[in-house]
Formats: sequence, C-alpha cells, structure tokens
Amino acid sequence: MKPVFHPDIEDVAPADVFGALADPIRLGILVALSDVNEVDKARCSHFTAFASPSLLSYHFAKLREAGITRMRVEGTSRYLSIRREELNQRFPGLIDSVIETARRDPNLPRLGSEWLAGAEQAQGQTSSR
Amino acid sequence: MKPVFHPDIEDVAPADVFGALADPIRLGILVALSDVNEVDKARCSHFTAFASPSLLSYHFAKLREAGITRMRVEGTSRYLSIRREELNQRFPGLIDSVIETARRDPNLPRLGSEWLAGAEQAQGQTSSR
DNA sequence: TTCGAAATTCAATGATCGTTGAATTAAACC
DNA sequence: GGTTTAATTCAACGATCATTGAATTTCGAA
Repeated sequence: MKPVFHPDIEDVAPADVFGALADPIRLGILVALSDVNEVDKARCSHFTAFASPSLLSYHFAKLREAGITRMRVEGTSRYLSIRREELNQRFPGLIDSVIETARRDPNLPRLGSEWLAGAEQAQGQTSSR
Repeated sequence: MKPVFHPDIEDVAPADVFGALADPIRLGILVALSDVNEVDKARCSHFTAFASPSLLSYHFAKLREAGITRMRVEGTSRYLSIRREELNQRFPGLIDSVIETARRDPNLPRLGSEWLAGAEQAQGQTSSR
C-alpha cells in the first residue's frame, strides 16, 4: 500500500501541465472530475468507458504526476479529485479556463449522467488531504 | 514561396493546443510574442538565442499548426504574431491565462529588452548552459 | 483461507517528439 | 551573374508517448 506520490505544486512547471493536458482521454477525465461537486466521489473504476484499466492507470498517473489531480486510496479503490486550490494559487485562473475549454470540445469522451448520481456510498470522514 | 499553411481555427482541438504548449522553448516564444504590441514586428530571426535555426523552424511550425500563431512572409523574412482574436473567439480566456502562467515561469528562455525596441541588427551574446 | 474485484505493473509495439547537422530554397543586394 | 541572408527541409538519432495484453498486487468478503 505504497502511498501514491504527489508532486509539490511548486515543483510543477507549466510545460508539464500542458503536456498532461495534451490528450483527449485525460481532458475527458478532467472534465468529468470537474462535474463532481462532492470531493473525492470519483472512483477510478467509473472511467472504464474511456479506456482499458491499464491504460486508465497510465493516464491517471500522468495527471497526478503533473500536479493536476489528487488520488486518495481507500481499500482497493482509488478516488480522484482536482487539486483546485493549489493549482489556483500556483497558476491563477488557468485550470478554470482549461476546463471550460475542454468542456466545449464535443469530441472528448464523456460519462453518462447516471453515474454522477449513482456513485455513492462514500464514508468520506477519514482525514482529507 | 509556398504560402504557409494556417489551420482554420475551428479545426483546432484543445488537445492540439495543449500539445503545442508543452515545451519550454515554445512557451518562451509565446511570451516573447505577447510582449510585442506592434503586430507582425517579431521576425523569426529574433529568436536565435533560443535555439538553432532549424530547431526554431520546427517549433514555429508546431505553434502555427496548432492554430496559436500566424506567420507572414515578406521577402526572405517571416513575421510572427499570436492569433489572439480567433483564439479568444474559439477558446475564450484561454490564451491569456496561458500567457500569464508562462510569463511567471522563471525557467523559460527569454529575450533581452533591446530587441523589443525595433532592433534591427541585434546579435545577442547571452548563450549559457 | 480461498475468491473476486480494483487497480497497478511490466514488457512489447509503433508513433510521435525534440534535437542535430548538412543540404536546400528563395529573395535581396552588390 | 555570384554572394549573402533568412529560413526551411531532410535524414538521422535516441527519448518519450499511447496502447495492448498478460501477470501481479492488494484488499474485502465469503
């Protein structure tokens, strides 16, 4: 249960962020994450429609290592969220315009609306962050 | 004197734009271009401090093919500019926050201040690394 | 203690990327 | 004409990328 590496936001370079955004699957993940109001409600397995499990792992790691997402381990599951406050502190306004730009792209993979409501049963009181 | 291809801004996908931004040299070019108030005043040869001529050509093409820059041919020279209006129409607010983000990166290649002022015969000496 | 679900890791692939250096085009200037 | 200047093109290279599929880890539950 190695505790998933997250880079210090100060160590993230703009070019790294843009590199992580240069893929339709990852942009689709980002948009889906931004649709989740409840923090840490997005489980990795919710994205199986986007790609195979191993490919998803690859893309999740890319986003995480670029400082864009956070990954919380709980049992055999992983929950994803956008590192909004840290990103806004380091790159003010960037992530919002990126998400807004991606959201308008009709060619990105998307999740049905049902999963947003159906992904429940989270007991998220364990120390956040 | 083939007339330089520029993609229709509607054909540009967000992932393509981010891919073009995923490089320090190209971000440096973008920041430098945003410093030029006079449109079409930035000649390609002004960026020789950033990389070799052939590598510059490569990066210029990347930015151009991603719909980010425009290239005007005049004699043997080429002048670059950011496609601001079109980008803002297609991806509102994006290019400004990208430039602002890049401008704060202390690790990007930069141009001296002398070239901004008309600079005709500038031959900088600031090569390091 | 075995079984199954969630997710990662690993090795392999073909594609694209960033970089170099030499050759090439194209216009300008004597 | 020949030369110079600006910039691109081309072939090569090693590095990274996106993708696949099989093997592995980890934990929860029966």
